[in-house]
Amino acid sequence: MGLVFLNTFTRKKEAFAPLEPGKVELYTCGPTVYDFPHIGNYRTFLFEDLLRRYLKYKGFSVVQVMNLTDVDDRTIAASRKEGIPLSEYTARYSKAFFEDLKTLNFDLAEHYPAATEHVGEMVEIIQKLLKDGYAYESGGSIYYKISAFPGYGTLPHFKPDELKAGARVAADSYEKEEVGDFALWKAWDEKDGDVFWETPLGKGRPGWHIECSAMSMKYLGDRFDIHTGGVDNIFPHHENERAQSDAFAGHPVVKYWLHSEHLLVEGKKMSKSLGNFYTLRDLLTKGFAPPAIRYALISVHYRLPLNFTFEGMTAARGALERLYDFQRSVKNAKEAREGVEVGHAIHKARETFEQEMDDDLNISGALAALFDFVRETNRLIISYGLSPKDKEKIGEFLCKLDSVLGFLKEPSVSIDLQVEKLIAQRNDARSQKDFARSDQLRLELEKMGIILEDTPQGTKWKKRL
RNA sequence: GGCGGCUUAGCCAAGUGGUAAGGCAGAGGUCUGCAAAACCUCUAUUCUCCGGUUCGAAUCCGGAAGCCGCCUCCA
Repeated sequence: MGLVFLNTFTRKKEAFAPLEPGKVELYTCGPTVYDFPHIGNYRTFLFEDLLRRYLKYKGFSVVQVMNLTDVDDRTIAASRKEGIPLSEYTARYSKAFFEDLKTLNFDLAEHYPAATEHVGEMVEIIQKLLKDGYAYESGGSIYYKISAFPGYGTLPHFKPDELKAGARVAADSYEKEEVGDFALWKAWDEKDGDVFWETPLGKGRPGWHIECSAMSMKYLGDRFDIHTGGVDNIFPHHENERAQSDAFAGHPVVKYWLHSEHLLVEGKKMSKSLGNFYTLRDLLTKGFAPPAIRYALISVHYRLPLNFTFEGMTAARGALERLYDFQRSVKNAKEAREGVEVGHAIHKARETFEQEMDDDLNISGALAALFDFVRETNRLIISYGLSPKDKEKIGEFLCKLDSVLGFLKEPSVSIDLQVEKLIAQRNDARSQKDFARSDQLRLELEKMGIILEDTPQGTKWKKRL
């Protein structure tokens, strides 16, 4: 069985076959750079990172585009409130975003286009939509006419007339022919301040959805393989984007739609008013290590709501410590003659890992394969030790898995002189069998986050994650 | 009101007809000066509940309850 994804468009698991063999074109909806992204954003971005990494693991060459939304109601309002230019405002949060990507060990996408740099492309699409009868002008703005697009509502599984019964109705609906119609181009108004473009469409700014149509087609062409985002984007954003792109191209543009579920915090939707709203930086401040955060956000299947809790963070930390301890055990294992067992264990683990990941990125099964491998290998280490060749094979295997997981490399830590001295003092105390003193020093170090292990090869230390 | 999803041990979670993976936490043991790590053993006769289909169901069907999401700019 090969790679299978659940396609939101069909609601079915489908065998993955890229348009061009060996190559995958991937469009992933990126952040609106108006604030520090929260861990829910990163849950989705990490799902996309896992997807990208696994596609590469499978041997595909991947071209990924992640857009940066740097003009919309929120960015305009926030920059005006601060009294600084929009570009200066969004640059601040773009920078923070890329810092976070580095912190969480993202495998970077090929393109991170910004909306404000693609207004020309957006205008071109809108002009064609106008010409082809998919759009109309009203009050200086331009709207997409959803009734002109057959199959509108297929992605979110709505019928257009069901939208009218919806609870919320846009405030400016009087300008539109139908409530479901949405803005492609927004005429300038006072609230926009100095944020506008003078274009053949008039003075104004683009609507939200059009940027993704423009940037996806610019970098990936008018047919590409996978489009992803959070479930909240299914409607309206992705459906509207689909309506625009497909009408423009004259055929379906996206082959597979994948959506990740949201993250909850302590069982509740994350919100600033509930005080359960966390950015990546908040978690770092609380002392959680980046790989543990990555583990926690990636280890629940992307189509399941992830209930983020501090208990869960602690569990993630524990699991990772086991993986790091294992790698140390491998390194320090006593020398043994080469056997076939390690080869078998690796083979089995790899098969299971791939089989699980092939099934719509079943990360739980894939991680179980890894942990089974850890236990099996630990047994071998206890009974026999490892040959240098086996150590090498294990290292290569873990490295291969880490090209997908991205959290297996323990962050390098250095200890300061004081800690080094305490460890030396404790060793002295131990060699003189002054165990009271030795235990006291060990406790002291533990409070500093340094864990000691007395092994036949001497005392080893590690830093708590 | 409409549409959709979820409910498996203290917590997270895999498992889509054949008798409950894995992780964290916990208990006991081996090892250790004591620990830590590791290993071994144990921790759900049972999968929200009630019916049904079947030789057999966590898995399929029907019903109920609870939680959650979307229904026009929130990943």
